Amino acid sequence: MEDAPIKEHRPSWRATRQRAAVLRALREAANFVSATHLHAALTADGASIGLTTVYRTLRVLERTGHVDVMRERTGERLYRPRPADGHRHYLVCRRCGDSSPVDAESVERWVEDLTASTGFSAIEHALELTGICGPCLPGGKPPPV
Amino acid sequence: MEDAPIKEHRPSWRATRQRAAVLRALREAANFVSATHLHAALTADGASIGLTTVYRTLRVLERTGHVDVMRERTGERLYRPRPADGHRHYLVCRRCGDSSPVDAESVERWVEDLTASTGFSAIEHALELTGICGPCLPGGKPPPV
DNA sequence: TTCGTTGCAAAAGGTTTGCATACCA
DNA sequence: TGGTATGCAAACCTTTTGCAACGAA
Repeated sequence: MEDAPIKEHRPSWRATRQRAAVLRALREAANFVSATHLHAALTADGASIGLTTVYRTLRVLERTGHVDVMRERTGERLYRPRPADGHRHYLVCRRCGDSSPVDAESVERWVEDLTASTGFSAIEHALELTGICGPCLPGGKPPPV
Repeated sequence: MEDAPIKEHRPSWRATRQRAAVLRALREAANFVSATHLHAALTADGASIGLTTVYRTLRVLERTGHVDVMRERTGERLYRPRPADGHRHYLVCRRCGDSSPVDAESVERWVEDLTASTGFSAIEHALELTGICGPCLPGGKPPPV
């Protein structure tokens, strides 16, 4: 995120105050956040930006591969800046929302093999993992409050 | 689907004309279908049923594990009767919508191991696979019309 | 008779779009 | 200056809910 200059051909990326703000807020929120959440945070910080612009900016970032997208159970889209080394999967805590990247190398390989074994091509995958993290476990470490 | 009697304790399942119709339509549609689609098919078949009832029935079937749910890119929920042998993952063609179950045993095991290696518990996973199936491939078998 | 179920209309929620205005390059 | 980007309001879509009427057990 912080090192990948955003420059595309299709719709030219024009640097604006609003887009800079979205990028900053996205970077500050380490975890997955919703467009609404992002907009609220920006507004609270005194930034002047429309919700529409947040949505549009996130859509561009999604298309250009600068954010990973995950879906809430409700269908709400959640965004998280993508690490420089590319594609990742995350394990998200259903209690506190914390997310941590997981090493899904074996799954990636398994998906690649699918092309050969199924006759399907251009296979895309979405793997969403949720659980209860250690600190949030009732019997585990100190429970939240 | 055809062999698992639907009987739950929490809200008792009461057999009605509408629910029977949903189950029938769901069985007839081999692939993933949306609630709207299902409702349209039912209405076209002359069945009298409200869209609300379709949604409510599908929700019950989802809770009782009788259908698998997948999300469209748009966020729309798609339902498919679950095979008797339980949990499955599917590879769906982005062109024609056909879906075929895949053997994801290795992924299942990988997910199980996650509990030990991450400290997360009660891990749930959603794996969604899409691609272009053989018959739909431009250069492959006869393209669709 | 009882209580789960239905269906309509309306609400809810998140996301997108129309269009006039503002602004970067 | 020209073409993007912005922002408001309104449109869209899918899904849920309130509530009175219905019907299976």
